[in-house]
Amino acid sequence: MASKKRNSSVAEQILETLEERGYRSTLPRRAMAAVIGEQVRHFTAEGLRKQMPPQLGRATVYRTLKILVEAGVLCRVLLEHGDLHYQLSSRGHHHHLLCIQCGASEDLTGCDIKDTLISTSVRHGYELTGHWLEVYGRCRDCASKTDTPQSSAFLDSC
Amino acid sequence: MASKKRNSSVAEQILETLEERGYRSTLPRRAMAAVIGEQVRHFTAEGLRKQMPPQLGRATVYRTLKILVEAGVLCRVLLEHGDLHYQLSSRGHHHHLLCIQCGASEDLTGCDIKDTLISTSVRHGYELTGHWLEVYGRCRDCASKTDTPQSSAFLDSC
DNA sequence: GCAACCTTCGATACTAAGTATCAATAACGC
DNA sequence: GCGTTATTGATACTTAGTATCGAAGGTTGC
Repeated sequence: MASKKRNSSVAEQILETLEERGYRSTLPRRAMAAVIGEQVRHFTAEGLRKQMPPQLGRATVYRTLKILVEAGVLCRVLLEHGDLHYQLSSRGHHHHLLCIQCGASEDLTGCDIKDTLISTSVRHGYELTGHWLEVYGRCRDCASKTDTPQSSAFLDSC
Repeated sequence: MASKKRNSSVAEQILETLEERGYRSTLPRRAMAAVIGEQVRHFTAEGLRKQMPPQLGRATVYRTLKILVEAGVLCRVLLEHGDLHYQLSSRGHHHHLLCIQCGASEDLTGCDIKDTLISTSVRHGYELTGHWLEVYGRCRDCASKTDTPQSSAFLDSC
């Protein structure tokens, strides 16, 4: 989450961000902020809805998620097989390092591949405007729990 | 597409690949191979279906697309705002350079970011297993057609 | 060339993600 | 506390994709 707003919970930070942007603090939004604040992994829209009071409408969940993505509170992460999930976001441009086993994720806030991408684009005659990068792996915990795979396995991914 | 099979159309190459994998050559598959061979841009499942004879069932379109992705004939590309499309694929690991204006795309078959990703993963205690990268920009044609944007605009994306 | 087998098809129904519409309601600003 | 306006929840619709299942069609063996 943000760098300021140190002394408040994630839920409070979400609501503050919405208010800063001129959105009203409503009961459904407070409920969603609370539930989103509790998420430890990336989640889907439907998964979130199942954790919400049943009278909270489906449209409200999707609407609020959309607002939160636009506000930079949430971002969408692409899982290996093409599913898009949501998760709390580092603001600004960043990438994700996702554990394919437990679903843990870490934000990669430094973008090391910029120079490579610029030169690649130029080589193809393109003017670079953006990119999307997701990195998959096994986190330390998961890697140590399973039999060590052949150490060169990751080379296949390139 | 593949490196061999030089003297045949894309549609024929698709059917050959399916046969190599033990899939039968049926009328619906031949129809789909023909239409896919004509695509010049990435496409959606529904977009493809609208180009097929109406009696061809929806399930058949999705089933066949799935088979073709698994066979490496097609790959899925992630557009900037999270839509997943299909397109004819370079076999093996590759990335895409997509024009956000006209939808043109080029395959990036050399993966220049491997070393960077390995060291990033190691730094986070992860064992790298894969990654997904899409690069967006404006192709030469589109860039020359529109007013030249401030030359440093692309820097914002990193 | 035909029968039998097994794959594939098309219809249907269902889940999930997401958008659009609209009348009812609840925030907020004064 | 009241009016304005944003927001809600219901509903319906679109797109994407999977599951099921009886019917149809391709392939193989004789």
